[in-house]
Amino acid sequence: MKVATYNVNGINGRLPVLLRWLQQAQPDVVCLQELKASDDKFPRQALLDAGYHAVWHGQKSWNGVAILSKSEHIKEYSRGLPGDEEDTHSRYIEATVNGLLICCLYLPNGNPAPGPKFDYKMEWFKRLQKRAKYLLKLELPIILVGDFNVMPTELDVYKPERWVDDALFRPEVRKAFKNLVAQGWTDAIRELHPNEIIYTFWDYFRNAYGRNAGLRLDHFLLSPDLAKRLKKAKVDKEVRGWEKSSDHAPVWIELGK
DNA sequence: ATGTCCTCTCTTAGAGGA
Repeated sequence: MKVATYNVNGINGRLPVLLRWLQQAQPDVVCLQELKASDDKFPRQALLDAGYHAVWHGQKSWNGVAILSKSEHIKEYSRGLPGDEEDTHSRYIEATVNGLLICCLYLPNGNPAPGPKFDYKMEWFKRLQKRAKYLLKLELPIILVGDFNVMPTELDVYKPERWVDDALFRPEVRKAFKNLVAQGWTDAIRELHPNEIIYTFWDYFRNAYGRNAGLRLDHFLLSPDLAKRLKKAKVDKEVRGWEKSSDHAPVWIELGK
């Protein structure tokens, strides 16, 4: 089973790129972030025509997450991250697909830091930790997947010294990610490629992709039983080089039986 | 400071976000 994540940076502006990649990569499940579209603007029919059923949690202009599935047996489990009634951002959705619980997330960017946006990021992280801890107790096969807006270690960022004060790399953010993983999750990419430089995002600025000045922001966290089924993990890096591409590349893992 | 690209609107330029 192939499970992918892709921050599309505007699903309608990016639809040709998304469809081309889906056709080529044929993932079974795909988590999307940054739809930048309200629920009624979600391209449901185009994705159905491409062979994908979907659940989505949209929002006008910003954020928005979705889970696509080749199997029609996709069922929304919950939407919105619990713990803050006031939180209006669409950043979290869960669905079951053939017995697997997929949790698709778009963690806040948090810049500029310090400031209210950074505080929101850290609060969101706390709520995610709480939700993740609860989910682990269910003893289901679970994937927490998406754009975490965190580079977990220095290996995950080109020129780490330039990023130490950034909301994506500040020590407290890395610590929050580490604490989350320590609950019992497995960072799929690092499990299979512990020492390799792997990026999933390249800024639009300054030819970042051409210089491979990237960041690793998109992660798969696997529950313990699922970690045993992990076979392969890869970034479809070439997609970032396509015309009208997102600033992220699609990332995927292969799970065995 | 800058660079780029997306979306939306008090829209064809500028603002906000990343």
